[in-house]
Amino acid sequence: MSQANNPDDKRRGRPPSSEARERALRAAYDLLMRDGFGRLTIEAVAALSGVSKPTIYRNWSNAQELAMAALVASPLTDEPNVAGTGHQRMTVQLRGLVAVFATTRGRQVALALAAADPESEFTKAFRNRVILTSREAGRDMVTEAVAAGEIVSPPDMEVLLDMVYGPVFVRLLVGHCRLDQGFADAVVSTAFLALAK
Amino acid sequence: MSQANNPDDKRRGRPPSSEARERALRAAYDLLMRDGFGRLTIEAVAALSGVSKPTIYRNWSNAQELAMAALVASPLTDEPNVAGTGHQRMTVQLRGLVAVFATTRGRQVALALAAADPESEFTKAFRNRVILTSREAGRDMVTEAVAAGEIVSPPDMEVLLDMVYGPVFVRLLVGHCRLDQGFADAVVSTAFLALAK
DNA sequence: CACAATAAATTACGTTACGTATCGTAATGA
DNA sequence: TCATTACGATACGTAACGTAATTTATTGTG
Repeated sequence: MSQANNPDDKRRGRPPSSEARERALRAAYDLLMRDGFGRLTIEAVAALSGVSKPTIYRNWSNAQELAMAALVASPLTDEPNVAGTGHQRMTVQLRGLVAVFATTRGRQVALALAAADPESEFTKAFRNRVILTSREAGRDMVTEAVAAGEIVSPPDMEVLLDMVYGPVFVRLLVGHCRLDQGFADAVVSTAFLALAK
Repeated sequence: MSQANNPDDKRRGRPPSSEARERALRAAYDLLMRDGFGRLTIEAVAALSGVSKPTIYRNWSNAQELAMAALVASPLTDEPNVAGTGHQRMTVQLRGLVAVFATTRGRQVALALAAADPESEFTKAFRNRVILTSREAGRDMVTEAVAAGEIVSPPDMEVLLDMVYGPVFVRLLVGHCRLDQGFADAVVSTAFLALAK
């Protein structure tokens, strides 16, 4: 185990092994996909990755943080910037979001987000990365659609965004209704109904 | 420890003690309010209530079930049936819901719902009791408002309901924005905008 | 009034995972 | 070479899990 990590790091001793971190993240990710968020343990990650427990604890303070780190290691969505009206573009986006959250990974992301301490710095970073990315893209779409004269400005932008993205999260966690493409279409249609001129 | 439980129960031996159940539920509830859902342990409930672990396990198969049982022991909301337009009535309802979820208990309910296995029978019962009560009331309000000619019929009722009640849940869990009365007003206003004639 | 049946309390047990401490080894800069 | 830092291995004490064994309490039945 070795490797240069950050070449322009002038500190004294043995540098932290980025390889150890990556192996732990990979093992955590695999275990998350296999057993789910609730059963992810540091010991299992250590056993599977070959990274020692103390090293894992040096990098993440608990299993939740490790899980979140593993889940954001690769971007969750692509946020394709297609052309079209605001309505069309947001439909494409929400369909993509629904597709992602229909996967095992999406489900684990939602669970991690729901279970984590909302005040923790790690959770905030995770939230920004996972949720607010789509949310900000959605905000831009609405703003542009308003500028293009397609719709009127929403009475409360934050609330509107919650009304669009919140239901995805809720259906996933609560599981009372199906989460499919038709759902995505209906959400966006209803939202744009509210903003019709 | 004793008491008649179900007087018309003709089984042979010593009857299950409803008092033991109630003491356990009470202790679980108190611990939930004090320490939160994530830290509720069977051992702590046993210690606090004086009910033995085996007895607790006879009544609930794990801490999550016990937590859910403790949280639904008393009704979460009152669902006041006030007069007024659909818009007004739904605003009152959602304000009430926001107020409830702003309490410690409401927060723990949301956490329990998010963390529980969505397929478990216990979770389904909990969900029906907690979420679907408000949801059904909301459905009735919309239906009545349509009948009264206040609004048009929503393109997808289930989606509309998720767009109204989902954001409450999400703001509570994700914590990215405030959850207050103005929020409730804005959600209902936006929803009714979508249904304006 | 025994007696069978059921449930509760008590106690103990084996297991898992936690998070940390210690120690020897490996890798880097001074 | 030496100080420094991170790593792996190991071990530890703690917490909580869920279950089993035993005794005691409370009921209906013969």
